[in-house]
Amino acid sequence: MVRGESAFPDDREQWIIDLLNRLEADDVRKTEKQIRIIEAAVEVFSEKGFAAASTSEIAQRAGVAEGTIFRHYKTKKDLLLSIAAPVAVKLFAPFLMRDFAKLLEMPYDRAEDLFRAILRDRLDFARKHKKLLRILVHEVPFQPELLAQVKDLFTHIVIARIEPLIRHFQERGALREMPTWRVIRATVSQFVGMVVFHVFLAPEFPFDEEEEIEQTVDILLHGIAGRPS
Amino acid sequence: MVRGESAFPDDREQWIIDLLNRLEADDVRKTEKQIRIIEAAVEVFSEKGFAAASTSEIAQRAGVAEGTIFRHYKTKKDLLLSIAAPVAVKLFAPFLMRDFAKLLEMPYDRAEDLFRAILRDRLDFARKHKKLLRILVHEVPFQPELLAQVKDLFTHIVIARIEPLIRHFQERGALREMPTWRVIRATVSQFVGMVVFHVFLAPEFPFDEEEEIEQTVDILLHGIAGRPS
Amino acid sequence: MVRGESAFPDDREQWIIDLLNRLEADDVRKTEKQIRIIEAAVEVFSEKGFAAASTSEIAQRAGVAEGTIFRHYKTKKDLLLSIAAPVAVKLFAPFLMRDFAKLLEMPYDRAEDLFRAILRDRLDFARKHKKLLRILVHEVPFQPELLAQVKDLFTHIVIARIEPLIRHFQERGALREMPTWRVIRATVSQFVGMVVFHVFLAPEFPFDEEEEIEQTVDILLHGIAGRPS
Amino acid sequence: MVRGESAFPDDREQWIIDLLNRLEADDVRKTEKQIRIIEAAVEVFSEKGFAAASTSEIAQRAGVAEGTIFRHYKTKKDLLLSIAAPVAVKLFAPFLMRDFAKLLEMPYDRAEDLFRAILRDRLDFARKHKKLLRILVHEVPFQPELLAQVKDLFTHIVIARIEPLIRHFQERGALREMPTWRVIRATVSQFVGMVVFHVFLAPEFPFDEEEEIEQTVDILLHGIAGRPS
DNA sequence: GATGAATGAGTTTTCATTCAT
DNA sequence: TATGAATGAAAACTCATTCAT
Repeated sequence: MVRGESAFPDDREQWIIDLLNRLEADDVRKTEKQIRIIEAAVEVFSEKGFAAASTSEIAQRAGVAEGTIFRHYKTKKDLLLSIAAPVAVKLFAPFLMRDFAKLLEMPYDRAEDLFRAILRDRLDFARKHKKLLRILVHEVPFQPELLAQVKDLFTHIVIARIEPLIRHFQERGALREMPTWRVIRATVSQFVGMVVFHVFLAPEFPFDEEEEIEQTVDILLHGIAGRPS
Repeated sequence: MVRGESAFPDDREQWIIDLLNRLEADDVRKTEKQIRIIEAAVEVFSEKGFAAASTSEIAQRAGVAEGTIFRHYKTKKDLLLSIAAPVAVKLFAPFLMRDFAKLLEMPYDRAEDLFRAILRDRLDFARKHKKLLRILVHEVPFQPELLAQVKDLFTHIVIARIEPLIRHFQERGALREMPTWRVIRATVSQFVGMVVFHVFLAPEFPFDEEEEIEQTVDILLHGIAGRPS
Repeated sequence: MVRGESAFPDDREQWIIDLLNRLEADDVRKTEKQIRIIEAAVEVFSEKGFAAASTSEIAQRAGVAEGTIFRHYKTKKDLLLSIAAPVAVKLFAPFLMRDFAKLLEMPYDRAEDLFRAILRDRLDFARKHKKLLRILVHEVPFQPELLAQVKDLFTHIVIARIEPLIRHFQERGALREMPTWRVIRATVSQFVGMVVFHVFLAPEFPFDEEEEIEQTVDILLHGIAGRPS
Repeated sequence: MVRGESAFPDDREQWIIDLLNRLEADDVRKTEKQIRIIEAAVEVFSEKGFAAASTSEIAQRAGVAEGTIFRHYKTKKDLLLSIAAPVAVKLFAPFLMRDFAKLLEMPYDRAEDLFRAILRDRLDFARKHKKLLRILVHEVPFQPELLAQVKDLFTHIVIARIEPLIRHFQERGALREMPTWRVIRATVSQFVGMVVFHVFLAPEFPFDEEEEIEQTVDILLHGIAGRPS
C-alpha cells in the first residue's frame, strides 16, 4: 500500500520498514468481508464522526451481520484504531527515508525542488486518503493512543531528519537564519493550508496543480510582499 | 461580550451590529443556572466531543437536574448550536467593522501594521475562547447549520472587505500581484498555523509574543529563503 | 427488617448495629418501583440463577422499563449484590448480640436450650428468606465480594463469640473435649442439614416443628447410636 | 472409570451395572479431542458456572475449533448433561452394590466400620471429582433432567438399600429407635458437612484423615455432649 | 422554574449455533 | 471429522427526552 504512494520509495530506516511491512501483511491477510467492513467503517466514521457512527450502520453498509464486525475487531474503538493508526504512519512515512539524509549533499538551489516534491507527494496522498485523513484529524484529540503515536512519529521525524536538513540549508544560505521550529511551522502551515484548501474546503476549485505547487513554494520562500522594482 | 475583545470595537455594519446585539441580549437574559449549564456544556463538549458528551454529565457538572437543561434548550443539539454559533460570529466579527474600509486610505507601509494588529487580536481571542474554538472546529463538519453560517460569514467578509483591501495594497505595491485567494490562503495559513501552535499544540512553549507576531508577519511578507547579501 | 426476625433482638455490637441500621435506611429510601424491581430480581435470580437471569425479564416482571433498573443499579451485578449482601449479614447477625456473651453465665443444662433457640430462629429465618438464601448460596462461589463478606462475618462470629462459648460449655462438662472447630462443624452440619431438608428439599414433608428441633438437638448432643439399656 | 474408585467394586445390581458399563463404553469411544473438550468444559463450568461459561472459551482451552464442540454435542446443555449426569450416578453407585445387602448379616459392632468405610470412600471420591461435584451441585437446581435423575437414584437407594439396613441395625440395638429418615438425614448431614469442609471450604486445613473419619463417625453415633464420668 | 424518576429506542457487545470448505 | 467465519437473536447498558410533582 505504500509502494507507489510515495515519491521516495526505497531504502527507509529499518524500524519504519518493519512497521510498513507489518501494515502491508495485515492488509494481505484480510478476508473480503473484512475489507468491506473497513470500507464501510471509513465511510461512516468520516461522515458522522466516530462517536456518532453506529456499528449497526457500518454492518449494514458492509452487507454483513453486526456480529461479524466484532469477530474481527474486539471493540468499535479497535476498529477505529485499526483504521486510523496506519494512516498516521503513512502520513509521516516519506520523511523517514534514507534519501532524506542524502539531501544534505544537494546544491543550494535544490531546496525549492525538495519543497515542491514534498508538497506534490502529500497533496496526492491527501487526495487518495481524504476520508482517512478526516478521521485521523477528528479523532486524534479524543484518542490518547492516536495522539501519542502522532506525536511520536512527528518528534522522530523532526529531530532525526528535518532539523538537520534545515540547519544544512541555513548554513548554505538557502534559508534565512531563524529558529528551526519557526521554519518548520511556516512550512507546515503553508503546505497544510494549501492541501486543506484544495482537498477539503474547495475540492471543485479548478487549478493548475503544478503552478499551484510552484506558487505556494514561492510564497513560502519569498513571501507575499511587493518587490521593489 | 464582544466589546473589549476586539481591537476594533465600534462602528460595525448594521446587520452584524444587530446580530451581536442579539447575542448580547441573550447573554443578559441568562439566569445563573443557565450560565452554569453553558459553562458545563462547553467543558464537556470540548473534552469529549459533542456526540460523546452526555447531557447527564453536563447536568452533573452544572449542578442542575437533567430536566433543567431541556427547559432551556429543546434538544442537546440546540444547546450545542447556542454555544457554537455565537463563536463563529465573534471569530469573524472584527473583519466587518467600518474601520476596515478606512484601511484603504492607509499609507503603503501600514500593511504590516494591519497584519500585526489582526494576528495579535485573533491570538488573544483564541486564547480566551480556546474551548469554544475546539468545539466550533470539531463540530462544523458535522452540523450543516454551523457550516452554512461559517461559510456565509467568511464569504461576506472576503467579498465585502478583504478582497478590495488586498487589491488596494497590491495597487500600491505593498503586496505582490497574484490572485487574491492566494494571498488570503497564504495569510490565513500562516496566521492559523501560528495560533494553533501556540494555543492548542504547544501552549507551554515559552515565547515573546510581540517578537513572534513580528516574525510571523515578516515570514508571511518576505518568506523564509536566504537573502542574498 | 431485622426487628422481629431474630430471637435476640436487642443490644448488639456497635458495628453490626450500624450495618443493620444502614440496611434499614436503604430499605426506607426505596421507591415503589425500586421495591418491585428487587422483588422481581429475587424471583428471577432464584429461579434461573444470576447468570441466566436477564434484566429484561426482571424489568418485565417488575412492570418497569429496562432502563429503570439501571437508573437504580449501575450494573446487573450491583443489583445482585444489593440483594445478596444484606442476606449474608442478616444470616449471621443474631450471633453477634451481646446476649450471646451472657450465655457464658448460664447453668450447665442451658446448652440445649441455646441450641434449640438458635435452630428455631434460623429455621424461621430460612423459611422467610428462602429465595434470598438460594441466591446467596448459589452466587457466593462466583462473586468474590460476597465470598469475602461471608468469610469475614463467619470469622468474626467464630472468633469473638462461638469459640469462647464452646470452651465455656466444655469447661462445665456440657460438651465433650474436642477441638472447637469440630464442635462447630458438627453443629452447623446438623442444623444446616435439618433446615435444608425442611425448607428446600422437602418443604411439603409434614412434621411437628418443636419435636423436630428437640430431636435434632438431641441427635447432635447424644448421637444416633443405640443406648445400652 | 468406576473400577478402583469405590471401596466396593464388584457385584452390583444388574441395572446399575448396565448403566455403568454404558458410561464406560462412552468413555472408551471418546477421541482425544473429545476428551480435551470434556476436560476444558469441566474446568470452565466449575469456574464460572454453566450459564456464565462460553463455548468459545471451552473450545479455546481445549485447543479445538468452536464448531468441533457442536459436532460432538448438539447443544451446550448436552455437553453439560454428558458431564454431570455420570457424576450423579457415580456419586450414588457404591450404595447399590450387592455387598450392601450382605451388611444385614453383619455383627452389631460393624455399623461403625460401615460408616467409616463409606465416609472414607466418599471423601476420596469428592477429592478426585471436586470440580465435577461443584458442577453437579450448582446445576441440579436449574436442570430438571439432572434433578430428576438425582432424585431417582436417591430414592432407589433409600428404599431398596438404606432403610432396610437402618432398620436392621436398629433391631440389633446398634442404632437408636427413630424414624429412618431422621437417621439418614443426621448421617448425610454429618458426612456431607465433613466432606464439604475438607474438600471445598478448607482444603488446606491439615488433618489426620483416619482420625477425622473416626471422630466424625463417633460424633454421629454418640453426639457432642459431655459424658458424665 | 426546577426537579429527577421514568422511559424506550438505540447502542455496543456476546454467544450458541450453523455451514461451506 | 474438523474447522472457523459468519450469523442473528438476545444480552447488558446508555441516554436524550418527557412529565408528574
